[in-house]
Amino acid sequence: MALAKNFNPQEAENKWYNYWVEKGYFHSTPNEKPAYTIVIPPPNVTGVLHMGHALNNSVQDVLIRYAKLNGYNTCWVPGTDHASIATEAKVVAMLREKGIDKNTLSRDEFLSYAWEWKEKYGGIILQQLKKLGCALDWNRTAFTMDADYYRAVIDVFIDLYKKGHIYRGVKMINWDPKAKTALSDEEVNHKEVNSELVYVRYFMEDDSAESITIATVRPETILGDAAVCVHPNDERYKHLVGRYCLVPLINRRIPIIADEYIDIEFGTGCLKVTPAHDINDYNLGLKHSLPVIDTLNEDGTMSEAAQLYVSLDRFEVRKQIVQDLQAKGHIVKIEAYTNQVGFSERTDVVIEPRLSMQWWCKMESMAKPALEVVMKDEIKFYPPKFKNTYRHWMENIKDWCISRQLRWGHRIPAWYDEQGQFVIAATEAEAIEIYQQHFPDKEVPTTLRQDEDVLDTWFSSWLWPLEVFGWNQQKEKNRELDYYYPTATLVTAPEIIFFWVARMIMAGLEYRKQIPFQQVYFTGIVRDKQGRKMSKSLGNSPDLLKMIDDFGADAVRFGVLIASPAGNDLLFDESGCEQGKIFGNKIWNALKLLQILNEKERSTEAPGSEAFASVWFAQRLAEVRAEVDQDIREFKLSEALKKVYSLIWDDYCSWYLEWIKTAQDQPIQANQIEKANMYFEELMKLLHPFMPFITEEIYHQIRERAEGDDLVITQFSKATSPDADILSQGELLKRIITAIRDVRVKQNLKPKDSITLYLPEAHKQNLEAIEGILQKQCFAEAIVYITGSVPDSVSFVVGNLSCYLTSAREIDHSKQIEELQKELTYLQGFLESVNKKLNNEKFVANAKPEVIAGEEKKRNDALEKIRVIQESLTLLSA
RNA sequence: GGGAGCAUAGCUCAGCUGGUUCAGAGCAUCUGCCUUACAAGCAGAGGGUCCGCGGUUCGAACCCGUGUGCUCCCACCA
Repeated sequence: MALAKNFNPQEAENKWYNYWVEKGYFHSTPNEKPAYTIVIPPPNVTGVLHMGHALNNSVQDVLIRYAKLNGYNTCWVPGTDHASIATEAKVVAMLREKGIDKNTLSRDEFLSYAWEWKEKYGGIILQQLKKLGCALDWNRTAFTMDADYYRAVIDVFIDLYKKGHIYRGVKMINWDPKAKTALSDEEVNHKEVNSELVYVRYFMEDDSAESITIATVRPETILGDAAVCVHPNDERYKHLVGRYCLVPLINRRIPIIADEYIDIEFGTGCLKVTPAHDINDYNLGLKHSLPVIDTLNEDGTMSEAAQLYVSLDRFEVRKQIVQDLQAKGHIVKIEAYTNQVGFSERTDVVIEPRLSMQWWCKMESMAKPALEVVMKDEIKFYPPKFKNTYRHWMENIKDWCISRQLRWGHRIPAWYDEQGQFVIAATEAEAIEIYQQHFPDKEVPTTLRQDEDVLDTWFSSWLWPLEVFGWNQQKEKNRELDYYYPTATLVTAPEIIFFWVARMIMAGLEYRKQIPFQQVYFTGIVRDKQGRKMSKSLGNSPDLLKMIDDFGADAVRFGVLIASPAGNDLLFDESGCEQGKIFGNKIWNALKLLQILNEKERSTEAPGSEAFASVWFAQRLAEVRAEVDQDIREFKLSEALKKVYSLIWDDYCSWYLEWIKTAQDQPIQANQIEKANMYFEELMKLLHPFMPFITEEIYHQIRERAEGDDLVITQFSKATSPDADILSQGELLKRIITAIRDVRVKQNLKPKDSITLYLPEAHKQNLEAIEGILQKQCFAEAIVYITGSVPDSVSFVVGNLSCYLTSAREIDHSKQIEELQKELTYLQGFLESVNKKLNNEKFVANAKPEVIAGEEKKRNDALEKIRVIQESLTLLSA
């Protein structure tokens, strides 16, 4: 059957993926083999495949498939994260389009819309991962709000509450006025913004001729001021401390206090203190017992407490209050100023520090052991530099704000009575029971009101490696957990080291007394050609599905992986995919050639000296396999891929196949062609983790396969260690061929102009093995071993071999002389430097013996080469 | 403000415990080839004060110091 001119990725990819799944090749159950487990970092259920996913999941797929080739029982668990804020935002937007206001819906109504939405659109990303070829065990697909998972989260909350880790408290939190929810510190991004620093004069209460001037970038918060603060040592203001001034526009009376927190140098050295809207001010307020005047509503508009501008948006007020202050003569000056402002990671609106009652989780006691396992390398971080980052965070860890004012998520299992007394329980019935025990004097309520808030998404994700194996349902003798946990490798982005990685470690140690994974590989950040981070907001993230359509999934994987050095950022460029596609085509063409060779008549005669090709290639294969193994262990996937690429393109196609190829009408030696097939098969195994589809296709094209003989589940043949002598003979062969081709180009000899090749007699033993191939590849009429030099020839040096060739065509002596002269100059310089070293007493005294021996060998080789070149030059100029 | 990292060919990067057969690879460039697997190819070639400066050493791309430029993380200075 004639093969198609080119490989058709689309067709093959769909075919093979469905086939693999049908055969259940990705499904794992515990058995006697060692396990190699990865749990996917669950993408948001609302997510769409982007470059970050492509990188992250390609890497995981390589690891999984490679482990499978090495005989592991591999298990890669897929799933999605309910992503409360992101998903809720999408559902709210969807409702708005339908003309429905979230606030008019009951909780249950809203949730039913959300679930409906999730069922319809959620998990698109999982389908996209199939396109990419990911060998995920779909039978295990998990979701962080599955019933069992939900229960696990609630149980953990209850457990931590009982242990005293969880408490309720009023604190300054990051408030997202758009999502109307609290955010943890990690969900706030600080950006530099151009603002105005407004200098505002506050008049003294007792003497309107006196005033004090403060500087602020948030003039709208003036209405919530509780004090003005100066440094106790600031001579300028000493006389004002203890007196009162008036808040502009509303003339509320506030004290002037002193505190060492103040930076005398900054602004005017006076700080307006607004405890409700700034964390530092809040702390100052606590210290000085100042009232908290909350002038903001939860949507970012001004509250009644502000007295003015009520229900106007904060930014609108900022503009307007400056005008009003100006009109009343309160503005001293306005300066341009750049400062850091917090933005919501999810909604990208400016965060307001806001005081509110939230649920908190104490971190310190859990952080300690979690820090230790990383510092002791029980969990290994790649690259290790992230250990530092991790340590810094863990040593300065703060309590975790775990409540969110959302509906989509795990509802906090706190139950309140009319007076706001609460108990913690999974269900209302249990809550009532506990309530009775806690408050024996109180009347038994018939109903309790459950907390309206849900838990931070990460409060569920941190259980991921445990709960995907049914931890909460069966804590003891859980066969799955015992077998798959701890997982082997976590592949994730460095930006969620605190959100997720650290917390999974804590949860694993807290609930299983075991680390959740043995190693963590942090991939780089994907950037575009200009080095900008790929992001939705910049719109510089390419459309992956379109790329898969254009290039094929194998090519996209190639493009992503070839550009991802271990631990560095990845500068993504479509040209990598182009290269991958071309590579696929190259492999396809190699297959076509193999097919032609396979259809040839087979000779059973003993192979000639071209048999060296097979012997040599076996060594190269062994060599590269070892290197690739090492690279993959160290997550140097781009290096590994480059090596396989070169092994296939250069060693197999450009050298090996050319060496074993016979002329069109000539038969091929039976063993040789069988070996060529076998090597190709081995190459497909080696490449399979990177490019699974084309390799499977080729595997089946090489020969008819029995049922179930598929590349995806095959294993590597036994590794052998390469023979260094044969490898160096192969190198020599390549170098001589290249040198002769070079001579041909420089001497204007056509590739097929016949030549006679002269090689040094002294190396005959070494050269004889490669002589047959050499002759064929160089179109040499004859190979002659000589001891001296050859008149009227072109000489060239390969390593320490002096070679000559003659041709019926005329040799351009001037060019040859020029070449030799250049070589000679270099060698003389080289020799000089070697001699300098060897004549240096200190070098001889200090250097290792093998280094000295090496230098001596260099000297002798150089001397020999110089002798040969000079001899040739004499001959030529004669 | 604190911490981490990077700087090697036009571009993206390798260069392990310091030793000129280590200054490398892939793209890109140039030259010659429609050689019957592949022009998405084949063959060959050119290209680098290894960021500047100083030091350690017999010897530095590699170690130390310093300067410059870039990146990332953390951090509440109005």
